Amino acid sequence: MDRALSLLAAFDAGHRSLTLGELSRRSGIPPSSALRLANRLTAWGALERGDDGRFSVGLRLWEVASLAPRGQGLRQVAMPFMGDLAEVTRQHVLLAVREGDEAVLVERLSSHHAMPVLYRVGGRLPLHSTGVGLVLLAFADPAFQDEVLARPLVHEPEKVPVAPDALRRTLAEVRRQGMATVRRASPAPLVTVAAPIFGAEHRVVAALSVVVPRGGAEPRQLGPAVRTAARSISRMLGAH
Amino acid sequence: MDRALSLLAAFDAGHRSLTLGELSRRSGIPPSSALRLANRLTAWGALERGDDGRFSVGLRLWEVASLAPRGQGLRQVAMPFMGDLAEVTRQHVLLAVREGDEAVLVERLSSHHAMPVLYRVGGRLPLHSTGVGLVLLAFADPAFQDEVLARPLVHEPEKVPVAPDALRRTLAEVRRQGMATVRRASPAPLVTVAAPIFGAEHRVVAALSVVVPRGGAEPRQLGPAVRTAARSISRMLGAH
DNA sequence: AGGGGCCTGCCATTGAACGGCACGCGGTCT
DNA sequence: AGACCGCGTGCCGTTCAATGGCAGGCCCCT
Repeated sequence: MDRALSLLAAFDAGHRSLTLGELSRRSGIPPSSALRLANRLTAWGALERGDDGRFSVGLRLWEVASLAPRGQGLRQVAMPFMGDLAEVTRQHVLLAVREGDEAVLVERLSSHHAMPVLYRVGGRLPLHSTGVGLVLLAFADPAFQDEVLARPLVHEPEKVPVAPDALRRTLAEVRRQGMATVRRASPAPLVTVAAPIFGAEHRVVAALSVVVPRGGAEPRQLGPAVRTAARSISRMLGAH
Repeated sequence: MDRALSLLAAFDAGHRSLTLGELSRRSGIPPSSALRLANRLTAWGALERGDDGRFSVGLRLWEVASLAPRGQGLRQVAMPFMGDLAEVTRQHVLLAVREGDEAVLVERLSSHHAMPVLYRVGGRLPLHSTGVGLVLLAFADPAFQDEVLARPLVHEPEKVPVAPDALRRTLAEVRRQGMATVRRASPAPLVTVAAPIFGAEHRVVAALSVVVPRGGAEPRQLGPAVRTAARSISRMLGAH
């Protein structure tokens, strides 16, 4: 059964459809077994098979996955507020949660004429070099923070090493301000403002951010807007 | 392994988190086996377990499901155009695909101050009494249409029987016009305009619609707007 | 105190998953 | 033309991991 899961894990952003052979090789399962498993997954709807014989992830799986509280569930309550932010900023609005030592992008609203796109919905972001990541890290369990800080880290697109002390100060600052502000030059000069979203028991369950081009209109107003939206979402989630 | 899938199938919109006992009963799997399977699914990330011991669908599963071409894949290319429509209409914009004899709602953009909500993203809609459903049915394989028409059908919220002949004429009209217009009084007086989205090989792969309150602003302009957006999306999908 | 769910770990049995193998097919290189 | 390679598929005897009954522990309600 783990083998069935490893078949699913064989798919990634760059490989959304696979032949049986690829499926077999990428999952490390002999072709005959891979076929048997894939057929059963297809019968259930977890996989689909195109006219060309290629396998891809099935809609049925997408349906049950849409019941994930931290995925669609979170998105559902956040969406209207994200929509408001998107309409005002006309750039990118991001919603992410922490999964292990990375952030997973749960939703991204991007205007038609927004900056070049950085991350994909359903994809992962580094915790230490993105706005939402810094927020999630800053408000995470201290033990987990130490664990991350102990690792060698590099800023993501540029591959510049991260100084642990500097990161630690950044995290403290994020906690103090209740938001993170990040300026980068990665694809284009941009500034990100991110704020935490609280669930029950005052735990941070997600992070919300806007990404706008540097030099764009409002530098200072962004903070309050994002924090307000984040608080509204928190309230909907039952934060005390 | 089918048993693992039936565990996943135990979740639905009304049961997004389940105790082990519920999981066991709803899937028909003895508790001890259900626990073992659920634990392995949890280890992989297909399920998550809250502090209260309840199981829910995991983010990891949501991640791989986001690779589904007919789910997130479709949504990804459609989103910007749906956003434009939403900004103009300020009501609901729906994107759905056909799965078996129902439609699955892949995305819904709803303004903050829109009408009461009808369907949930990830949920299912009847083919014969919704705008997107009629479009998907009208452009489906004729054999499949006959099969649906042979069944006893009722309009959905009202439980009024559907006359097969009338439906057949409606479908012909939808094909002729290249769009469906539906007026209903279900939750509130509303009008839906839906148009087909084509993929490669000129096959209809999805349907796009807007739902606005009856008596609202533009009755006639809606058609061209929806059809234009649908064509734009079709082009992005590689429709010849 | 008693009773009933609920969750969990153990363990001997058995039935289903496993993967090597061979076949048929289509495309490419020699 | 021929040979070859990769791919997808079905078969089948072996085996090992999944199975579920059982009992124990916990908590809540009566």
